[in-house]
Amino acid sequence: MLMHLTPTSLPRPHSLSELGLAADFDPLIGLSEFTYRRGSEIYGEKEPAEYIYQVKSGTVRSYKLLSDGRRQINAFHVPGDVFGLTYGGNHRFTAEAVADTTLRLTKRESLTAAAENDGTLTRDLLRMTTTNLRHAEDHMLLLGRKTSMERVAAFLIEMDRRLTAAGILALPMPRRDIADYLGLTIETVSRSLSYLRELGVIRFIDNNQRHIVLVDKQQLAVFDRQN
Amino acid sequence: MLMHLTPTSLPRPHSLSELGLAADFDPLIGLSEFTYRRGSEIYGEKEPAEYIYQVKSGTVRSYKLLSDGRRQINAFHVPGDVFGLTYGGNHRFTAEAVADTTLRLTKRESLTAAAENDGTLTRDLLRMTTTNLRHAEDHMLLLGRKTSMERVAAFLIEMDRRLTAAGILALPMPRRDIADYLGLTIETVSRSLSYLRELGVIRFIDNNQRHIVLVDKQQLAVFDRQN
DNA sequence: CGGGTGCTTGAAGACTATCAATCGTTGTGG
DNA sequence: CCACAACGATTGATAGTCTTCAAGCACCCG
Repeated sequence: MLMHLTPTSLPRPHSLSELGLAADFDPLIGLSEFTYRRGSEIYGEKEPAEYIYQVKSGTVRSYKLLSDGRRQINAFHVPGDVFGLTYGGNHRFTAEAVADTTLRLTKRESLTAAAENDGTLTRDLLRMTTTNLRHAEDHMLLLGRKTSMERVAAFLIEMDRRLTAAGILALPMPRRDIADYLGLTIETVSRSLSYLRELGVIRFIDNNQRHIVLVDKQQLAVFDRQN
Repeated sequence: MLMHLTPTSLPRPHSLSELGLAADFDPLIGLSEFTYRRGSEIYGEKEPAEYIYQVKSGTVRSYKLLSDGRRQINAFHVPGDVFGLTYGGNHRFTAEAVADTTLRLTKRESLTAAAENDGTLTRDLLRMTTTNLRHAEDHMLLLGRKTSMERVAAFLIEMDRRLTAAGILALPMPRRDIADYLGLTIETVSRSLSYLRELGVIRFIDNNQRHIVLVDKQQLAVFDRQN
């Protein structure tokens, strides 16, 4: 069986062709790179979608805002991930660079136009959209029914799966982003992490406790026995 | 611009062809109807996906369970809606009839096989998947960041949009389903509805207060000013 | 070296959940 | 036909989880 290469769970970095976009299609796409500073906006919600993106390095957050500032981050995009796909013409989220980030850009129009005549490409889009849908479905369960401990454990497991090297997990995003991804506050996230540390399930490696975490996956999974 | 016909927001009933499945494709599909009793299972999570479905009459709930019984309903399917699509081979949810429900079934295999040679069909699948994704994205914001009042108001607005006739909203699902859709308990749902009634925003029409609600959309929207 | 930023920790509060009782409707059986 | 059990919804009282408010700490950078 073919391995599923997906926008949200790739070892990285990958080329577009490895993502399922036909290699011989590359020439049709105007590929260019662009670097975004930490905190800068890549696109805004409701803006016309001009490009689709692949993360070359760095991390991106994608979110929706309520009028009073409440924020829900629906996804983090790490190297290898493709994001910015929308079937309609407008973006449904705001995307920002969590850290300094380099992206590969592709004109959306050239892609959708090409998809008109290329069933394989359309199927690739379908597969990537399906992958996003799966992630959203799992995240609904987390947001609707899991406790704060389960959410944080699930987050660590997800991030470990997606961006760990050698058992060491370097979280690129601040607590606020984690909180807004999990539907919690930064204090609750912090307390959950502290508790996991007290239990010896995780460890902070560096003096600056912010970014580096060591995980004991076995025990961690106990806190979020996946359904 | 073409109106978007979507699995989750159709006036009903619709034929498959009206849903974007090419009319001339119908002959390829083994169309058959089946009726499910209230409460019976249509398919289970992780089961191989053999069919896709369109609701002819009735209502379907689609959900995930945690091992201890916590449930997250991700969607209700009402007449006209297509559901059961999965890009992979297995279902990712359990689907049950909320009320007595009649469905049109289509062999999934005949559909995906046909999609191999039919770009239009693949694009239709892409569009339907995208519609599901949009709904999931909006629901993540609701589950992650909205208050109980906002959730209930949003639910009433959604249901009003999708299945109201003449300003009267006949909710086909019990409180427990509403609660599990909104990430709340039945008591909180009930209290929120009572509060909206005290405020004169909604009304219960029949003596049996369970199913019929009258909505003042204007005021209701105030309780869930969409972002 | 001092201010800024992000994280942690503590205390108090609020919103929602839990536990429990009651009500109204439905359906069944004597 | 009526009584009563069963079920879903509502309402009340209490509890608990997570949030809010606040203070303190560590690191970074100018």
